[in-house]
Amino acid sequence: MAVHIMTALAYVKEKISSEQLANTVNTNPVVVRRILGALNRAGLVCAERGKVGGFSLARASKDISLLDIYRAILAKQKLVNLHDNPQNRACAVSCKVRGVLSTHLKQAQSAYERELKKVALADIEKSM
Amino acid sequence: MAVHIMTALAYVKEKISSEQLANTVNTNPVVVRRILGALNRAGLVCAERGKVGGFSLARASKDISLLDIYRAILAKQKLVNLHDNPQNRACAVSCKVRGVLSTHLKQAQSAYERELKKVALADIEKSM
DNA sequence: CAAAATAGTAACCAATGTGGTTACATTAAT
DNA sequence: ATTAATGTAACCACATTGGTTACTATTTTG
Repeated sequence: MAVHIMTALAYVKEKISSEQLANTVNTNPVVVRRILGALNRAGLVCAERGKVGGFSLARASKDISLLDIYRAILAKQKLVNLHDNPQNRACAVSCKVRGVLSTHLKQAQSAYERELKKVALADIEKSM
Repeated sequence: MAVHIMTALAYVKEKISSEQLANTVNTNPVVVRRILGALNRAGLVCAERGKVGGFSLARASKDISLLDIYRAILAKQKLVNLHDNPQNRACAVSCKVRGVLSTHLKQAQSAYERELKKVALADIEKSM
């Protein structure tokens, strides 16, 4: 939904309300504003309050990547997580698996993020 | 948890019960058996019933990758999903974003899976 | 053949996360 | 002062997940 919203902002190049954005996503304005809140905190959009308020991109769509949007929304979530059951101190596997697996998952996560970084919002906008 | 279990199976090279596996993961045997069920259906482990039953790897740990385990457990889930709200036919963005974004997400997903494929269970086992 | 120990699975619960909704406070233009 | 917008809290419905209990099916062993 965040990418959908950002694409809409890039596509219509003017200020637009959460009401109108909700219309393209087919959901509730509050849901849209929640997402826009995260995008705003990440510095990707500008929000203006009051009558004739609305949202717009904070910078050119060629300078915004899918990774920027991904991070704004899923800031501290990982794609795949380790289980968090307590260790069994008597078991070498139990004590060490998490650490080892963690490094491999980070590798994969980085590869995923590198791909997202390659795609600019402008690329998506062009396909509309 | 699945990787933890598979590592344990690789580490002790003999048949082992869900009770013992639950002990290293620090959870319930039923939870372990649920995961082992998926791993079994994916052909990664062998299960034996009855007294002296238990589980063992179906093939050498060097021939099992993290991707195999990932697919066994998260078979049809994607790392990141498209929203599934209905389209707004009157809006070009609403109609086209999903398709465009989908191809980029598949690229990233593939990159993630390529990294998982590089890691063999044997690599993890060696670090124990 | 009976007992014991194991896998397989259904059913339920608690906790969590997500999206939708209502309601209201805050802000700014008119 | 009115109007129209953002910002957010509160609540609900729903799905997912891991844990738990309880049971059946299977296999070995005394």
